[in-house]
Amino acid sequence: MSGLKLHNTLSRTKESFVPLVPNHVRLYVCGPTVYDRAHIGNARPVIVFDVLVRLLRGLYPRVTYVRNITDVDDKINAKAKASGRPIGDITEETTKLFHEDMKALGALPPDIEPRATAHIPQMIGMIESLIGQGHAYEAEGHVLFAVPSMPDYGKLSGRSRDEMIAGARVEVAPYKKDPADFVLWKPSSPDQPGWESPWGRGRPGWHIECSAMSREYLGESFDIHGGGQDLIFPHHENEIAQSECCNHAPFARFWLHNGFLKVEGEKMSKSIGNILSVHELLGEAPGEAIRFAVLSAHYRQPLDWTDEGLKAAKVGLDRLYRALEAAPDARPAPEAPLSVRAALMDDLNTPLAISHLHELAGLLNKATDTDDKNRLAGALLASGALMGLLGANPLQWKTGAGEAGADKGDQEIQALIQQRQEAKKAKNFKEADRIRDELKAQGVLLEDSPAGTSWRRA
RNA sequence: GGCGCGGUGGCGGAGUGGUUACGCAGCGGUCUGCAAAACCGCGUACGCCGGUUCAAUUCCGGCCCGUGCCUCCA
Repeated sequence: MSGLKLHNTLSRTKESFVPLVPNHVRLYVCGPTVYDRAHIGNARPVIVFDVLVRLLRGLYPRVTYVRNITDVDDKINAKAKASGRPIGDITEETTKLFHEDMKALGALPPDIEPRATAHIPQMIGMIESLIGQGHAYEAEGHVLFAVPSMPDYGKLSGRSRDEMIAGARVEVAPYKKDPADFVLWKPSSPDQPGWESPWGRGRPGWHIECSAMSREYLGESFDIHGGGQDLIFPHHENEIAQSECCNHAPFARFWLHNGFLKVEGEKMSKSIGNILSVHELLGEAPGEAIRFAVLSAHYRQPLDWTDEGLKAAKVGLDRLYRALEAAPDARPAPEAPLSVRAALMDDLNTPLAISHLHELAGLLNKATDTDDKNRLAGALLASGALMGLLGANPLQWKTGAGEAGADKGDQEIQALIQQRQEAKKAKNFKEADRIRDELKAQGVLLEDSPAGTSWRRA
């Protein structure tokens, strides 16, 4: 009993988390479809579940974190057709860029990152089993899951089959026996990627890959399945249907879903043209500030992504790092303070945890004794680490060292600071202030102290 | 039409049946050549209307507004 509580979409309530196998937590998170660079909406689940995994690793001796790569999909096919590039090139490059972007956001890689195209035989095996058990049928080269064959279909999204049919937007393909049936396997034309199967050359439907790969690496029943809120229906609902009908075992026990984000008050969409890529944002702010901004709202709440919010995140981190400057030799404490752990264990309340970070920074700023400073800084560092924050060197943080293009000009800044020191020594304050204003106009802020003058970037 | 989520001080954003969230911004002060940073002080917020209660922002009901999903969008 760890005290961890998580909101389970299945029950729509917060539940105490206990792993199925003591001391081994198994979780699966839906990863990206690799057809385009990750946008900030893709980054939210990666960051949120990264915090969850960090927390779980501190609570349990063993954690297996699986996050898939979807590298067979009609959006990929469309992109290949439009660009004339081979599919393998597109998926490989996009995967590489995804890894780079997520690393820049401080997200640790998952333990296992299976690719859909490497698990086609497992998918075919599951589909055959479903057909054999009367849960699926072949029609015009397609294989469809027979939704009426599963009495409790709809338990995750909370909708009955009738309600779904009542939805006006359902387009019923002629080969479906029931309007709610969904595709497990579909035929490929010669120009589309395809694999030989008992039903001819074709490719998998969207949902079956997660059922097959989670079973491969985590077993029939495991602890946590996560993803964006939009995946609740149909993706996760259909995963449950496939897995439970095939395996006759409960699938994931806890379902976690992060809320959506908007951009400057508007829905992020291609038609509005306001899709913000992580890559683009990394040009405006450090990855850690982007991460901090994401964690500033609770993961289940909607998050309105704004330029102002990103700047505020940077300022918030500035304050925390500045506090750490007072204890340059501090090492992270073995464990984060109870206040921070308790906040995170209460369904990942990162905004509350961040408020405790600020409280620690305030105490650290007030501390005069070196031991107190080291102790508080150690607590702050351990707390930050739990959320993937505050891992940088405080002095490098303030000068923006390591960021693109940030290092050039450092020499000039030092030279101007030296000139100003001389002016100050000569009591020529007018000249000293002029230099300070000149640097300020370049986004360089000076701070005098008994130890000398230091500078930071705004 | 169906299912769901949300409306908190200037802004962001937690939380709670009665006592400070926290951060940013703002105002006053300490410090400083002046600043910056830091520290100290200052804000009587909880969509509307009813109900329950000694007491509701927090529970219940209704309403208004915003918003997400409803077959491949995280």
